[in-house]
Amino acid sequence: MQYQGHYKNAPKHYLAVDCVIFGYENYELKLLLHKRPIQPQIGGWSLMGGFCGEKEALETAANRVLRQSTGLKDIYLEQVQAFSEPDRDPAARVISVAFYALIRIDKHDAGKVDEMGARWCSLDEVPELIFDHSDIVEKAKERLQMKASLELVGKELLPDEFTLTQLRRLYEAIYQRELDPGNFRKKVLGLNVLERLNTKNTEESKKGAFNYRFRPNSEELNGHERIIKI
Amino acid sequence: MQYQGHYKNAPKHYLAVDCVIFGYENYELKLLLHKRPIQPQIGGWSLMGGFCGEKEALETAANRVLRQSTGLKDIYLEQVQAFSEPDRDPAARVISVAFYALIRIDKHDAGKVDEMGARWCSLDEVPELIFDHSDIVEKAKERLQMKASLELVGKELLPDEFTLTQLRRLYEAIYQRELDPGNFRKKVLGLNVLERLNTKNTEESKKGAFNYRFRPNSEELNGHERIIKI
DNA sequence: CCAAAAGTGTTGAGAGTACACCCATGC
DNA sequence: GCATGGGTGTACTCTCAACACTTTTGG
Repeated sequence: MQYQGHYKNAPKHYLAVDCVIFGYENYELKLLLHKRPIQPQIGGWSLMGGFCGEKEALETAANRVLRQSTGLKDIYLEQVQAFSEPDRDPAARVISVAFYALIRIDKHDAGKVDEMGARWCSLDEVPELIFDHSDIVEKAKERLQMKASLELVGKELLPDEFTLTQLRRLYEAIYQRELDPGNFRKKVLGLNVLERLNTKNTEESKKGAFNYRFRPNSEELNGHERIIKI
Repeated sequence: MQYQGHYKNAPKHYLAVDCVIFGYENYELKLLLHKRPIQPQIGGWSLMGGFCGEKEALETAANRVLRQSTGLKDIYLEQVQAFSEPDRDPAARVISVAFYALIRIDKHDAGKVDEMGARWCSLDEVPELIFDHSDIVEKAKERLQMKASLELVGKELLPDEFTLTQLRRLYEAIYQRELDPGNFRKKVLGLNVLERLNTKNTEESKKGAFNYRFRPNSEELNGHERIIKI
């Protein structure tokens, strides 16, 4: 710390992370929200968040928040951006760095969620959120759409085995529009990252649909192929 | 500030902005760098940066840094992301939020640049940078490529009037590969955001090429059309 | 049998690519 | 004349979107 003197006139700031936690259930994309337990705006719907520790990377802080609220480790996390309007939090000047996370709802710890007073909300009916959290959700959604258009998402949101219809419904939830079943199937299989299993899922159709899984060591897509035109 | 008590146990952090300033000159994309005037790593090549003020939005801080180093106001700026590895700056724990800026080199204040000990470096031959600034440049470049593929950039980097060849060369510099002149021309004109002027530029060819400019109030592209497949 | 999802095939429109080709002009 | 960039046209390929059609099976 021998040089810190050069910085000592610089102001210091509260620094928080806010996590937009996406999950997929019942053909819907959902968001994990909770009622803010502290002032200001106590009781208002809020993203999961927390302060960044003294010597903690923001990514680490976001992972900590996720573990606390879902019990999960090793979650897929991506930084969205920093939100720094001076008055975004009326109580104090807090800069927040937003992340989005993709969660398998079937795997998460429902107990932890209850304990935090949290709830999964359908993305179509997100309640009014505190501060600028609605803006944060909007940006996170854009980023997720961008990611899903550049590579096949699903590993993080679906069970290990899934049908192509389930995958298509996930994409329909992400883009909030319908996709042609036949064309989606051809496009996705052409990417060569899925592997058909010999088992069938008969829960969602009479005929039964083959299960697929992500090929274990597929070297992902070549470059920047688009899955879905957006 | 009546609620600030809830936050008082949270640590406070130094918060900086670092600007990746892109300019275009002599068929090359360039970066404005300077020799760091303070310890640590005094004299090392560095991005333009500064601390975020007490009540200042990060975007405002970045604009301030830009004005100080180029004399320009109202610059195109986009946030890249926050960099927060605890040891990224060996002197103190500083979180940095990176921005990239697009500058018209012909318009900027060369005097200010000199005064700051700054230099325009070709993007192909960026020297070794301090801290994690090379990572920051890499991310900024990706973001610029993404932006340029989604909408026609140039307003921010080229003179008011320019030829299609100049625009193509800019894109070649951004993507670091050659583009077919005929195809580029057709694609770009099809976007309907350029307006042909009656003047010609004869400096770069014997025949002379028509000047174009961005149509004053064109409502940009429809959705997410791709200019260049990347 | 019927409805509904699974899965395959066909077709046409449009975009991207790789060129060939003429034009204008400074040297 | 010829090299160079400006500018246009063409032809092939590929992808995407729309939709027809067959399969399977529970009710």
